[in-house]
Amino acid sequence: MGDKSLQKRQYILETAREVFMEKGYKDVTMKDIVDACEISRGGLYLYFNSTKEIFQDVLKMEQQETDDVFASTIPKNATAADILALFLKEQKKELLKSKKTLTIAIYEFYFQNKVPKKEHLIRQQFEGAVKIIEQLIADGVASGELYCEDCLQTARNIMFVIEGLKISAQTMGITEEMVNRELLYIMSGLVADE
Amino acid sequence: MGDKSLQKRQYILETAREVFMEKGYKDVTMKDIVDACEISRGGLYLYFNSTKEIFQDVLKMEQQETDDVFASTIPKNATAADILALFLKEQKKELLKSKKTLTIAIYEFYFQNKVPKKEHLIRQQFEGAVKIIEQLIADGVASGELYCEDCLQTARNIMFVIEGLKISAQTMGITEEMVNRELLYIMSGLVADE
Amino acid sequence: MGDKSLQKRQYILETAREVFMEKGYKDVTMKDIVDACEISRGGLYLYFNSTKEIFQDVLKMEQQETDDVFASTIPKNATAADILALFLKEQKKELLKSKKTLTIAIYEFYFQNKVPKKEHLIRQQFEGAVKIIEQLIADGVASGELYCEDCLQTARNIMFVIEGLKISAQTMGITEEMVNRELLYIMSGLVADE
Amino acid sequence: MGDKSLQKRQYILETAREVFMEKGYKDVTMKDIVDACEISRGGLYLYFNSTKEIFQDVLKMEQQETDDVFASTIPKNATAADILALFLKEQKKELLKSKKTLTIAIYEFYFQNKVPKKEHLIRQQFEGAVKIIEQLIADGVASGELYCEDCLQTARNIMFVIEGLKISAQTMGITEEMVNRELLYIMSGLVADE
DNA sequence: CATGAATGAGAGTTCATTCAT
DNA sequence: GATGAATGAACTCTCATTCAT
Repeated sequence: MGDKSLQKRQYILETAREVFMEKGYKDVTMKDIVDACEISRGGLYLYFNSTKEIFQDVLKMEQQETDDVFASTIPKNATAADILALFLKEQKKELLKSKKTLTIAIYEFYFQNKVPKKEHLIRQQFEGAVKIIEQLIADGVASGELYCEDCLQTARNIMFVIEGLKISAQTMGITEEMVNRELLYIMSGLVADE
Repeated sequence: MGDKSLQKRQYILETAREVFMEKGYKDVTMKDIVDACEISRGGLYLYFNSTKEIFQDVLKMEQQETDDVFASTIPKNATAADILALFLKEQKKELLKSKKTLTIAIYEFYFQNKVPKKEHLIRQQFEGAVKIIEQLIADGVASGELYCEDCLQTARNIMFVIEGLKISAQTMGITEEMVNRELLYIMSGLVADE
Repeated sequence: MGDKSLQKRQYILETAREVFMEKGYKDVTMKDIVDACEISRGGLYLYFNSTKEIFQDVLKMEQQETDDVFASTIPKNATAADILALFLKEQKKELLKSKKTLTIAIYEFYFQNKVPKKEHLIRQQFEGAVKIIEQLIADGVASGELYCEDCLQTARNIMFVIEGLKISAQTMGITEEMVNRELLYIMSGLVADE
Repeated sequence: MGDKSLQKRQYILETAREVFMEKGYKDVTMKDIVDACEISRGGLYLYFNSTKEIFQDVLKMEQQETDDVFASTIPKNATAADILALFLKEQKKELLKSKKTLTIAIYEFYFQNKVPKKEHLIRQQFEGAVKIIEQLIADGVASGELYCEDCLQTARNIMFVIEGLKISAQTMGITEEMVNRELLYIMSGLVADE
């Protein structure tokens, strides 16, 4: 597959991504993607054999971008507590844009496909986030900004709350106020009180 | 609809429930239910017009039962902390039986169908649980068993953690140990320390 | 499947038979049969799941009819040699109608599907024919009409010649004269020459 | 078409031959041949426009080789009966290797394509074989080795038996014993008895 | 009420064939 | 000559939904 092909492959993935954001995972058909890409039926099959394959590649693409984006938004000289707050703010932003998101597609995908740990992007993302938070809290504690007895467990707890907010946003719906309250509650438990 | 009809309706709902536990919501076809019920295609349409309709009725049925079950397991003379622990234990049991559960079906249903608040069973269930927990904590605080500054917010937080665990169980998978850790963390924050 | 269904099933088989005679086995698609039967796509699938299934049932149907037909054409008081001649004449008739025949379809089917002996209709038909011929020759020898040293082997040989003629008819083409010559050659080897 | 082209053409034919032996004629697609040859789709079309064209050229190639091979295996000083036996033995070998053979492909091809006599390789091959056998028998009769009343008709008969065995091998399957019996039966009718 | 045959839309998939490079 | 991306037709198969009985 030459250079041009790679470009087209990329184009398909980006277009498909929009489709998955629109319709979730399970409802997306090869035809949906063909139509969105404005290519021929057979043309799509040159690059991918199923929506599953496409979605997995969309996820990979997605992950790389996400990593990059977050890293680039961290200002220099930020304290641990700053970064943590930044992280939570980022999560909040994600939580509230319920439409332009792959969240539902991702959930639907993993409902259907039980993936081994090593290839489990969502799990890896979750665990990665836990580690980062743990480290941030530890740094904050070291610098006296934060107070915490069990950094790892607290990090885990934060992530589960975020997961809970995320799924709730897609099922019952949540308001910005609700998110604020939760994040505040989390932070308030961490800030060294006097 | 006569007596017999009601019985058959009930039979269909119970059988369909099994199907939804098996296959989630989106993958279930009218044919699946017809086959499971061993009735005729047309027969099913006499009672329900779509899987959506069936699922909604399954949910209603489900909710009534759940309420009854929980109420019946509370022992007399139980303290607030006892009941709270019991509640969490019940949640844990639910979390860990990943297969015989409507969880995935429910999520898939609400991904697809944005339901107004009033009819939103999941939301109602969530909010009901928050209220119960809030009351329990309040009782616990009153009796000196527990310590808590903002009972309502704490109750909300607990429920979001549980939601986070629930969705994680269905996507990345969780172990009993993980659940234990989280629940312990929650309780430890509540128990009046010294 | 009720009475009516059986009738329709039969109708489909008879129509499909025509299609197989027209196009052989491999080229026939479910759509061809759907079109020939003037039923809906899905309608056909109510009765059969593949052309293979249909063809096998056509063959079964065919065989029953063939057996009946031959039996009914044997006149009373016929001598063994008469019946043998009749049999060969019957074969000749089959050989020469190259179009209105399932021959090609049958060959194509068995090229593709290696069937176990017990279900192998063609083999059974072949072996059945060998036995009948053997018996006829034996009777003929007993009555002094025919002469033959090894009835079984002669019967086999006759059947292989007929098979040879049959396939030749469908590949290179044969004339009536060629068939006559072969059958005459066979019979001349059998008639007791004073 | 230059020298190189001829070589490539030859390469394609030889590779395609393997494919036809593997899959018969009808099931072979241009893609199959492209894949087997490891050339580009367009590349194949530079040399051939259809599987039909390819197969016809494979057949031509095949025939030349076959002729050469048989001629080269005849020992000097062989008697007519010897050569005849050798010929039959050769046929037997062909009959029994059911897989590495173009037999099915050839049959399928001629089922589909009614070719005029002059270009009909199979017919020519059949008739050529008849002539050779006729001559051999005539020679054998002349030298007293064999006995036969109508050499031509006997030769034809032999060839039809072989055709019968050939098609039977591909449909119902035959054992070596069956072939031996038939060939023995043929020869025994020829050997001058007493 | 209940049945199940029938329809037709639509998804998946594969290839022959073309054509710009 | 050679490549391989692209197209679109054709097939298989599955269901939601209807309707005569």
